[in-house]
Amino acid sequence: MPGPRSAPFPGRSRSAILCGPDDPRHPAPAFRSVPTGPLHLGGARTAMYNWAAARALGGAFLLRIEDTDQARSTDASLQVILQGLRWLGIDWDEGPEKGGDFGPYFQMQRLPLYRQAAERLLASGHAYPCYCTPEEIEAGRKVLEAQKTGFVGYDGRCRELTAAQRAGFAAAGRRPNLRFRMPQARALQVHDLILGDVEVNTRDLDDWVMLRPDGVPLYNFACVVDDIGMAITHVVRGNEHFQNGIKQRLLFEALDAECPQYAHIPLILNKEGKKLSKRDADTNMLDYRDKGFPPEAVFNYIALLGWGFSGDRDLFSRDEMVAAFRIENVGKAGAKFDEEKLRWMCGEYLRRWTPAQCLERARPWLQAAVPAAAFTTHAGWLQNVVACYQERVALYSEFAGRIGWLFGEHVALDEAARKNLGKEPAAADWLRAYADELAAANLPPSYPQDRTAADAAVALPSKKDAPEPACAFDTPARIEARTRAFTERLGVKFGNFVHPLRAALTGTDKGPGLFDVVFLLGRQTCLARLRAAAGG
RNA sequence: GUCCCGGUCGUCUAGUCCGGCCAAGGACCCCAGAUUUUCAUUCUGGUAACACGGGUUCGAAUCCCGUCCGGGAUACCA
Repeated sequence: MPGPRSAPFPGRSRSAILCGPDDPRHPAPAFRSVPTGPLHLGGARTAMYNWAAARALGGAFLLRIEDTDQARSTDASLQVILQGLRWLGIDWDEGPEKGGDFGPYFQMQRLPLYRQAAERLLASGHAYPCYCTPEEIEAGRKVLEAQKTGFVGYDGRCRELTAAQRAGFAAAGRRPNLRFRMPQARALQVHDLILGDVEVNTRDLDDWVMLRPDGVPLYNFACVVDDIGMAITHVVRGNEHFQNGIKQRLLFEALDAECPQYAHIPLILNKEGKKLSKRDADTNMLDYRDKGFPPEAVFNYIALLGWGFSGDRDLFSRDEMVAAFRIENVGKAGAKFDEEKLRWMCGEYLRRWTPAQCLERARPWLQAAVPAAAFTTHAGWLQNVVACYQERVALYSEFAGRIGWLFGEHVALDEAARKNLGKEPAAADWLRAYADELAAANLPPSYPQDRTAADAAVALPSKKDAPEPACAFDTPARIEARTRAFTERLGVKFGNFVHPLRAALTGTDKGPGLFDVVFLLGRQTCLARLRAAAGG
């Protein structure tokens, strides 16, 4: 996707900055990720809004890795973040493992660019060396605090150092940080795509550190140099960066560069209403993947935390979001994460897939309950099994715990099943008779025998008014008709018969329609379980 | 402390810019009922909110002011 985005630093020299109004940039929102931990909910949403903005604008979506916090950045974290984004379906046009014309996309590989910009700022007087030790800075802050003037921060004691004083510090072996010289008490009105017009005053901000003595830049500085270098047009980020945005605007100005459009989105809150942090449980994207959440649902749900497709519709696809997305429509208020609604949404998505699709997606978790060979020898049967549970579970991981009763000759009875068997004194007799009845029927064979013909012909779960499929074996509908006739002959109410029958067959009191159960279990298993329940 | 932002059902939100169509709509949750061989799905109905106080106006959830509450920032983290 080549665009008219022009390189502000052609050939990476620092000679020219070319992103003025006459040089329309290709929309290029960027998600900046810090590889110091997993991709969490908030980060994922921020990435998503950047992504959606880029796609909606027809621009490029960049992924930049801000790894200047060397003590905490790890390659493992980077991999986890990349996987998390991909799992959600958020793909980037430029960035790690992808490249692009505006790289490198790792800040630690861009050190010379920061150095160049720093020299330029030093020469123009927008930056100055600060020789203060952490202790001196802290002491200055304490004084300001005691004065109760309001402002608390760096007191600017190195702001107007003479050349001699600087030489003195240098001679004493002090290595300076580079600070940005903030305009003093300048009122400015800034426009934010989400917050609207906001008035701020630079007197509430201090001279901030841009570059460490070792040449590693700090966030605000690296960010601006890279936004210029990568011709970033839109910055969508968490609201906690709003003040940084002010500092950054001033730096763009000092560098004669055009500032991107900022959109500061509200934070995702935890149950206590506080900023969701990496320390809050269950915020790692890959945990959701591993727990069997459909990524489409997680994507949809996270998007909904602050943005809506329309007033009366909660469910939408990635494509629909891109078509309708406008960053200005993201809300201003923080949103609490609601696991219940996410879960509901998971169920909604899970029910949309065909049984074959669902089986495929659930397979990693199903393997705990289903013999490996069954996936090839009994694909049709497994599809029917999965289909019977699609309306009963919300996560891919939940099938495995429900379908154990389908395997093995016999089944263990849970408490509810025992109760249902014991309620009717004649249950054993009924079941024995019913076993004989089924023996005379034409049930499909039981797993692990080949029953392909049966499963190919009948699609479960059975629906009320569905046409009767052509099948060489008895279908659920025929089994039901036969069973109703049987109970009539026996003189037992159908409603009373059904409970012990289910208990004997499945070992529990929940599950698919009873005759789907009989069909799924097949002849041998049904007979074995009925006779076992009847006491042999 | 100071600066900035926010505040509609328990939760996510529509409506707020351009005041009347809002005795506030949708969704999740919850409750009741229908269907039914269980559970679930589905369907129907229900409970539930404009933070508070002043203005402006014929009329305010919507505009203005104040208060309260909540959050964020105030790093040689991002």
